[in-house]
Amino acid sequence: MTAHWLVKSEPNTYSYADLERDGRTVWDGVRNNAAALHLKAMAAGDEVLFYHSQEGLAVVGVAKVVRTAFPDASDPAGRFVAVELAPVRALKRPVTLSEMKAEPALADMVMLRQSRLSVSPVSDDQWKALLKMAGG
DNA sequence: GCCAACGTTGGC
DNA sequence: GCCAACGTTGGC
Repeated sequence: MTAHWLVKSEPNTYSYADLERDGRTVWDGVRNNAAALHLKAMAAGDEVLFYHSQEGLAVVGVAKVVRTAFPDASDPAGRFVAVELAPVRALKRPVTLSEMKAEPALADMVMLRQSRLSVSPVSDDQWKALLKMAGG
């Protein structure tokens, strides 16, 4: 059983379309211990919801972990880690933050509870509910 | 642009 | 080791 996650990205900086264009990308720059713990817990093949923050405010696609945690070369102190992600598919229909907030099945989602956390776990039930909202 | 949440830093 | 000040994220 693979685990599921959610990552945030500002589409102005790096959008899901950018990930599709690149084929895969190094997910670095995370500078938060809780988020780093989640990165370290990711296994190859784990699927990841790709959320657009600031602009869009919606989950727009699914990505997968293609390389597990390794030292983040962009962190001079060497404390933080990065992973590599590849695109799986864009959602048929983006699921907006307001829809997520209104969905009881997602009430306990970590990303809703801790809005600043850039990498967070998603339970199996939450994963299924969200994909259903996205049109299957 | 504002502000709430929250992590980090630094003085004591 | 406490806690006030400060910085950053991200929704509104």
